[in-house]
Amino acid sequence: MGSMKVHQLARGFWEHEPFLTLGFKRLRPLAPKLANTDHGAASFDLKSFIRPDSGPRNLASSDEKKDSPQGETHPGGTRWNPTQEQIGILEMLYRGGMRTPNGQQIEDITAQLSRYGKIEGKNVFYWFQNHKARERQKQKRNSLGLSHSPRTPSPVTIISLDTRGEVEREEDSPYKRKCRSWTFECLELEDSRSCREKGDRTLELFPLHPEGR
Amino acid sequence: MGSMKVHQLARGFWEHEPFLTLGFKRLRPLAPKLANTDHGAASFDLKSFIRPDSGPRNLASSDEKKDSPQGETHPGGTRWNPTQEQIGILEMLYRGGMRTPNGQQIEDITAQLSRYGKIEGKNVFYWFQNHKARERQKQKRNSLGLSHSPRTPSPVTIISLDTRGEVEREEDSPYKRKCRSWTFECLELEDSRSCREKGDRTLELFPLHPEGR
DNA sequence: GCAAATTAATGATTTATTCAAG
DNA sequence: CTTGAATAAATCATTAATTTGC
Repeated sequence: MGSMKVHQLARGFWEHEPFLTLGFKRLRPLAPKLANTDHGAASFDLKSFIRPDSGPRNLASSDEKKDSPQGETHPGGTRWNPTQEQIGILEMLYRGGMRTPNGQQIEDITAQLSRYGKIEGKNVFYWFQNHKARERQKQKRNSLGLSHSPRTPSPVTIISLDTRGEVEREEDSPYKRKCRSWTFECLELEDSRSCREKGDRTLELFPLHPEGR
Repeated sequence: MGSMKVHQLARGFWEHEPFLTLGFKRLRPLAPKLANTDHGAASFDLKSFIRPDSGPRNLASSDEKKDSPQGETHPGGTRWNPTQEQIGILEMLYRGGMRTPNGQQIEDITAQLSRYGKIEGKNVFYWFQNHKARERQKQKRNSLGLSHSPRTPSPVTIISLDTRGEVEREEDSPYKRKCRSWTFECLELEDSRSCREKGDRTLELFPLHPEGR
């Protein structure tokens, strides 16, 4: 095939458009780790991917940040907080054997779960990923110090479902090679989160009323 | 606040709709492993997703699909085959320092690269993932047995770009904890991919060009 | 009894591994 | 073999539980 990685690249690419116009700020002379202040690493000039609206993580002005946060619809800033109904359905599906739903399935599930609260496809995806991983991890942990009658954690007992009392090994066939196909949508981003990692954080003093859901 | 993980779960979930109508074929009375022929494990009604069997490296060119449309624009069955222009741009961005573009960036890049050939957001995403990982891997390999006249992979020398002669450590600050936010779109799915060696395929026949957007 | 401080869970990302197409 | 695609493992980050000090 004469692949030859020549990469001849006619220099005509950039004639088309400004494209992303990186700033090429050049990395600091020598920043081995300096993990802190990492926002410097992203010092591009990528046109306008950062909306003018997304201020530098400190929308202190006119804290219109929604006044009825919890309860129902996490107003676009927080992470998904599943309701019992959602959890219940997801767990049932999991117990039913679903381990890595494909795109269509995620879509359907999301559509249904959205009836009980705000949710996105990625939440469903992540949930299955995490749940599976953690079940496995838990199982492994049990296998190590197993002197413990398999308690059959039985997350919920939603429906009789007749689980036959025997825990269904779940048997996660490793690497099933699915063919999911999804696209990235990239909603908002930047900000709304705060990397509190180092002392850099912006003085976490938000009361955060944990009104029980 | 007596929460206590009760998982009360009102049982009114299913009154709403048929939902996914899982078959709930009920697990076999006792199917501990049966790793093989596991399509029993997935006895859902949810559109079969994958067949058992893991025909290992058989690669016996069984001429898969009749009309191999691998000509140029993978009509929707093959994997992305980047063009030189696309690779060039991506590599430049990479060299520029971009390591994990966020949603918006992926969107922009995809939009631009689509001028040179069919491409989706996930391709861009994967490219960066793979490229980063493999660069790192390559680097590590070199550091270990560096008596192996390095091929100087030097992917390309696209543009002078003035790299200051000094290789920019790349500085892959581990775990940068960005805040990407993307959603799954789940375009087409269900096969349309090869998944060869499977006869059961439901013979989906909706072309459904993914591109869109 | 509350509210801050601490811990436990778990949602969201990134990295490492693996499979498979060309 | 190279590399796109996909999954699993590791880890970060945030929210809910819980504990603790008034």
